[in-house]
Amino acid sequence: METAIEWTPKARAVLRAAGELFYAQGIHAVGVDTIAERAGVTKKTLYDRFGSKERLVVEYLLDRDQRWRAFLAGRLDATDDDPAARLATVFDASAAWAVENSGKGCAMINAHAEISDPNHPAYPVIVGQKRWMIELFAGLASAADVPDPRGTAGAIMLLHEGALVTAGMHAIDDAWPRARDLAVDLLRRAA
Amino acid sequence: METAIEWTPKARAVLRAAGELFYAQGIHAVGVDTIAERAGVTKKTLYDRFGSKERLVVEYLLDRDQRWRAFLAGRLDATDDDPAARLATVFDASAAWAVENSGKGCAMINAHAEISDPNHPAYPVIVGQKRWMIELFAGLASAADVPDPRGTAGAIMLLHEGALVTAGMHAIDDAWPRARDLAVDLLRRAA
DNA sequence: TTCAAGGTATACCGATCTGTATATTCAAGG
DNA sequence: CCTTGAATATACAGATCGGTATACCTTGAA
Repeated sequence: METAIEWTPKARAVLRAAGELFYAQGIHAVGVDTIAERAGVTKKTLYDRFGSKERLVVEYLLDRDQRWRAFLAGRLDATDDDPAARLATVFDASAAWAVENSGKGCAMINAHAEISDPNHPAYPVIVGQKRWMIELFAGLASAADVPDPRGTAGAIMLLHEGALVTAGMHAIDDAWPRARDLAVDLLRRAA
Repeated sequence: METAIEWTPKARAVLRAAGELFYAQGIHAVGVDTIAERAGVTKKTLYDRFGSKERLVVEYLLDRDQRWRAFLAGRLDATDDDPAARLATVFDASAAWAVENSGKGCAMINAHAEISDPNHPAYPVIVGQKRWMIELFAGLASAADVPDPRGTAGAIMLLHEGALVTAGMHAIDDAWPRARDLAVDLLRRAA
């Protein structure tokens, strides 16, 4: 976290525009001029708020990560304490989140495909979300009294990421419900 | 297949250079000048052989798809007829293919992240490989006398793509062996 | 021997890229 | 009232983008 960003209304408009464009077309494919134009803002304002495109990319991923976690938290709050039910809720939330974003797949995975340098400041954000998801699954596995929670979490993660990418590419039409049922089944059997 | 490409030695050098660069850094991040330079070729030669960068991208993906299928076929030829054993071979082949490509994940998935237009000529190549993989799994499921081969193939595909992406991001360290065991288990239990 | 083909070298085109400079407007706060 | 800051408009810089043009060289086959 180098220097904090002044979150003026225009800064928010820039982030929103950048988010839509980056997600829909890819990071390298979108120029700052296009972002500024869509946000109804001058390029100078964009650079006054974010300093560089790279920083804007990081903020885009941070924002998306945070919004996803809030979205998921809302769904989990409305679910009872049964670990299997909560696990099903996670997969259903991912499915709902995917359609809400017109199904271009996972923003983190897509960004990872475009960023080659592991020292890029966006890297920790990307792998951070994936690690956080594994921890979430591990917590559910622990609550279900599974012998090897981290191992079970890894298996569930495979199904989750698999659904993410196959649904994003429309390779499997019922990817999400299928992945959910398999994950719940896997959790039950591991207990 | 618009017009055929003259596969001169230099054309092959261009394709090899483009493949390495596209895979390592992403398609939009690599310019034609860089490709020509690495291939030891003038830009004119590149355009004489491929006509456009877009065409070069398509050829890159086609080549990768074909090399992967040949690689897998070689491994499957050395495996007996037991469907479970062949399924394990597929996952082991994917794991070996992944490390051989220094683990930047799946070229098709990565390309899909950068190509927004569904009318892009690379699209059929990308989804074609995924569809082909599902068909492969469905064939194995049929050979194992599974009641719902296509459903089982979808489930296996989830594990396969999940391993592809998590291993490519180094989110799960033993992704491939774990995915293989789960897939084999799934096939056995479905029979 | 001529001629076509694959290649090199080099220069250029217009567009777009990230990022900066300058000068101006407008609203809120001490 | 006057200053500060967030914004505007516009122009520009230097690099790189995909792609083309021109002239020349070399090699193998008719």
